[in-house]
Amino acid sequence: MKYVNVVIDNNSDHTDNLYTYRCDDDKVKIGSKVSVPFAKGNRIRHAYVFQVANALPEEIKGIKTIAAVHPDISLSKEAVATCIWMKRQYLCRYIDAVKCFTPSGTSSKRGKTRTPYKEVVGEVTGPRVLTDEQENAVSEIIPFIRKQQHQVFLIHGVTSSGKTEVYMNVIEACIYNGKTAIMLVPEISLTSQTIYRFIGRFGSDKIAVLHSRLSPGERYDEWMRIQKGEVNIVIGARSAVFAPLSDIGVIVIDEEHETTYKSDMTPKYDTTEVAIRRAAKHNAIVLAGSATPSLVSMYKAETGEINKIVLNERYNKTPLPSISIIDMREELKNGNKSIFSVSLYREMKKNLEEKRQVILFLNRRGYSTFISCRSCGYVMKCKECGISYTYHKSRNEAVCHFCGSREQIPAECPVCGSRYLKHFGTGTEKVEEFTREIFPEYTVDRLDLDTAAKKGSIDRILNSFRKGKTNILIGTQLVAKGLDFSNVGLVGIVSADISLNIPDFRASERTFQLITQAAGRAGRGDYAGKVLIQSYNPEHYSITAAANQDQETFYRTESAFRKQIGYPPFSDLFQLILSSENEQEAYEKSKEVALEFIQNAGADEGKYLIGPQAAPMNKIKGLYRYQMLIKCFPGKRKLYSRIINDIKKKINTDRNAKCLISIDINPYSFL
DNA sequence: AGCACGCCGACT
DNA sequence: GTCGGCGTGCTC
Repeated sequence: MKYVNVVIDNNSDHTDNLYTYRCDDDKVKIGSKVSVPFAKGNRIRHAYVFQVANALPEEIKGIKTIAAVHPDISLSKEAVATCIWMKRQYLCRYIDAVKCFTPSGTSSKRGKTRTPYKEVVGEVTGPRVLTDEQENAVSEIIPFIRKQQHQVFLIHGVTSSGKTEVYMNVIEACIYNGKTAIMLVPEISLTSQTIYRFIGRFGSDKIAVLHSRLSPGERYDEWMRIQKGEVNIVIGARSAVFAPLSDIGVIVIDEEHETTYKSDMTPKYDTTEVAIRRAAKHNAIVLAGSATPSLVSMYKAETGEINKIVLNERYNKTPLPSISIIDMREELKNGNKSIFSVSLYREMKKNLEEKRQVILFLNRRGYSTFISCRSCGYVMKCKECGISYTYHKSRNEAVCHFCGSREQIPAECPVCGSRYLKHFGTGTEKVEEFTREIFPEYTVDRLDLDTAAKKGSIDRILNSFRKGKTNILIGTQLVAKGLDFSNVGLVGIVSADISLNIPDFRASERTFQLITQAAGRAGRGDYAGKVLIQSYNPEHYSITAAANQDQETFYRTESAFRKQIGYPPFSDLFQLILSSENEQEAYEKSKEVALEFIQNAGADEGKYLIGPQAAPMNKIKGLYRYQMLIKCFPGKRKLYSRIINDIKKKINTDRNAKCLISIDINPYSFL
């Protein structure tokens, strides 16, 4: 007779405990999926075994027996250990972590395997000859694979330095040594390009794909292929870090700095942290690559916690583009109120005439950023979220970029009745319209979330640009993401200020990264290319450092700033959001939480608590939100986690309060 | 969460 | 009398 502790698949904080059952099935082991009778009605529920014992330390009254063991799905011992770690690390429930490791779909009734990419034929290139730099990088990493010694490497390589080639060589070495690999990309839209290259190199039968946009069926089948050991490479977006591979040799995180690696849904995990945790358990390597690494990774490399490898040469020795900043305040003074500065217009004209392509980058979709009454100052806002609507001209609607709700635009101001309801500010749609007006003889295309919504349209837009059919491509950060174009003479950053003005301590970091990445699209053939940055804050260090291509100065300045205010990487930031239909309740409850934290952590810790205050996005889907931030300095994590977890459990299991608390540790968005 | 138990109001 | 309202307690 055995006894097992299980996690019940029940979506509640009340039942987020281990429950003990009797079991006489010998097949049961840590990680097994089982069915158990639960609660009063003894309804059968799914559960996952976290512990197995031959005897009980003390008697438990009313102990029940496991109803069934499911042999097809089980977690590895390492997965179970990682779930326990995730609960501690992200203050989620056990079951939230378990769900990351298990497929939601079921096996196909018709018995045929659903593959999401069967029609993909790989680009057959074979191994390229490595540059000396790439060769050195690979040979620095491979000994640790042979020794099976866990190490983390940050590959800091300029755009177009051939990081992917390094990844592929390391992965090849892993497979040669009988190990497996996970290749993570920041965005689902980029998986197809990676799959294409990897299938060409490694063949399709040993590769699986995992990301959240697969159908549950596809996901299930891919998951099964991986668990059965039929594949040795898994490619995917952040959720692929949970791939049920055994014998992991390397986990690659491409474009490591991308914010998509932080989950914004429960559990709010950080992909790089999970990757390092899993890799350590597998004695595996982590490769985190970027042209603009996150400050967190740069700091870890500096303190020696992780290794850093630098790639300075661009493949084919393409010269870096020349970058200049345009002070838009001067343009305004000189009477130019248009979107384009005089120099941007001139450069566009020159490049187009010389048959080179132009990319215009603006990190904001839609036509206008807000709709306002010129007579009384009324601004149209989303009724659910309270943020101003963006005007979308193509559908003549006001769209909320947070919750997606839409509204017709009234002919008259709902407050004062005047007919002067106008829209202001600039989005990609307006840039597109204006560009078509002043360059009617050239083809213009736009790539943003709106034009990319239809399946396959990203590939269509990018292909037509790559083939040279499009002369000018306007886009949001979608165009700045690691795409290779060879004939781009000019990259215009229409407004560098947008990312700078968001309420986030990472605003400078993101601005620097966006400009550097966008600039990296220019000059990829033999032509150096030019980058023009338009800004109303031309002296800001994130903009000047990006323009001077001076990463060193940027990281030093930003690091000093973060240290001074005690933000990551010098602390962990706990974000607590209390939401309720009743604004008063959300506010009072958050005051209570603040008080309770200080009571438990010690009065001295009060200075590390900011708020509570109305959250920047103070109303979402009808819920009022109050937030507080707690800076957690080294050595305090355990204490803070325990206190905040207790608070969370108390609030979220209180039926009388219609108030919920959500916790995000080191959040990537403060909206 | 989800379900049973339990104690008060208005119904054939 | 009893059907059903939802407050309360508990889940190995």
